[in-house]
Amino acid sequence: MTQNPTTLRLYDSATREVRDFVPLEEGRAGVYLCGLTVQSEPHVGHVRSGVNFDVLRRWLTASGYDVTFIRNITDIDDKILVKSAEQGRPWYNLAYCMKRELDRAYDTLNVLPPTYEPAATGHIPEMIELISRLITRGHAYAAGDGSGDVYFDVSSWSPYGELSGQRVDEMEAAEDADPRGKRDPRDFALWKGYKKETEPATAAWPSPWGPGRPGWHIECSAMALKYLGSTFDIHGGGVDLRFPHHENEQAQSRAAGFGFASYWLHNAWITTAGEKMSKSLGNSLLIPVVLERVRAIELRFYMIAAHYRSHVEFSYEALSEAAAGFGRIEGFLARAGSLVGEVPVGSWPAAFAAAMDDDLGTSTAVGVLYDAVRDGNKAITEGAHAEVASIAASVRAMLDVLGIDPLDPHWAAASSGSDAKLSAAVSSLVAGLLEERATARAAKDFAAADAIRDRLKEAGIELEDTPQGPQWSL
RNA sequence: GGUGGAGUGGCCGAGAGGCGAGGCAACGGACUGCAAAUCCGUCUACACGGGUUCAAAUCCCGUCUCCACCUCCA
Repeated sequence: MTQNPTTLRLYDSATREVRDFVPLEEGRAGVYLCGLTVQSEPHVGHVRSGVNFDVLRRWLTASGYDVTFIRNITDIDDKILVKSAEQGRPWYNLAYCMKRELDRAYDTLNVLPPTYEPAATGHIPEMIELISRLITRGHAYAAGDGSGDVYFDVSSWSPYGELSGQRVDEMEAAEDADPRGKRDPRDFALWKGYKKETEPATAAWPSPWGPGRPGWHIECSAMALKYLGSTFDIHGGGVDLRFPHHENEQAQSRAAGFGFASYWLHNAWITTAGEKMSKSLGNSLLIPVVLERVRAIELRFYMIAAHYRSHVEFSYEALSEAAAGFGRIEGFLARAGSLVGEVPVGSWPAAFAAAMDDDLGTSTAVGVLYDAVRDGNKAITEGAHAEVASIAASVRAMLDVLGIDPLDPHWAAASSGSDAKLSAAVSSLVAGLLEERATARAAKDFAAADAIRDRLKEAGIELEDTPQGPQWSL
């Protein structure tokens, strides 16, 4: 409890404690996030880390850091090869198509593009160099069985297990796993020799150990080191990656003589029916399917309302509640806008910064946001224009950091855009009906007035009578 | 077996020794022709059993339940 309350504190999975964030270089932050293996369409669970780390990135930027944010794409692996073979298309075709789906999902959810988005297949030389370095240093060996595989020698690296808290001798060895050319079952593949009977020739690259392809773990090490340097600030990913993926990444990177990541951040899962999504049917939770039920901004709000380290049990009920809650915020901004005109992005309150600095306490931050909305709504009823303008600007600042400002061009474009003609037509029709209703109300013919309101409601248009006259929304 | 985490009001979800986070829903009130929206109020919760303390949802011991990882799953 002696931490400086004005600086960012993050929970570091490696040390299992909340620590002050001290960047290697003043004013700069390097972040590497393990992206996805592009082997299937993304579901809600897949994009959580993208959204969570997008918030980290935005908060670092908002706090004045010059952020280099790397999120990789694993575009070659066993599953991609198996699935593409089943589907009768080249592996790179599947990978590319799924990568585009993923891009679309990220963009839909307003996840900013990373500074660089390296693909594994574009960095084979860097991986080969790293593997060679490990062999030279005595931490890796080419298998003696002629397979062309190269393995990391876990026994040669005594800190192995330090990241995940695993004790090497307590680990449960995979029962029926094929040890292949491993000296120890815990050794992991750095390079996988080409299997010409089962794999396409396009999935093999030349190397000093014969044709083959990289192992999963070495990809991230090579790309992180290339774009962020031998030592960098933050490495992130889902909790499942902590072991073995991140443990292995750290082991091989440090065994190669690099400092690697200073902080390890892991986001928790979104599950369905108590199960991880990849195990369950999953199809119902693909991003486009979910977006038939709620808007993307509401889905993002739902993911942000829970802390990134809290496990979330996905349900449409909870999602609708979140959407309803978000409507309150949007309603305030809309009313504030019609009262005081265009609202700029202002500055966030200290309580918001304190919440965000405390290991990205987005839940608490959302609480601060709602406090502001309530005060803002009060100011609206009191007609306190200056106060409304100031609170609305502050609300926008908070929403902006969270990536859910409905007035941001990103979201505004999604809701209006090409439908401009249509909405102009609708608005003229509604205006006509509102005029009729106003006449009826003036004549105290409330039955007729209510009939018009009901008809509009059936058409999906909600009416609100405000001191400034009736307002309608879809 | 090992490692990490969780159990909070009708629901979602923060907090982590002492001033009732917040949201959704419900109910009451104000406002409204009636609504809607908004504001005010009500609903005083922390898996269970012990313990420490002036004070425990929060710390300690024990129990139960659940989840993740130890298989190239975010």
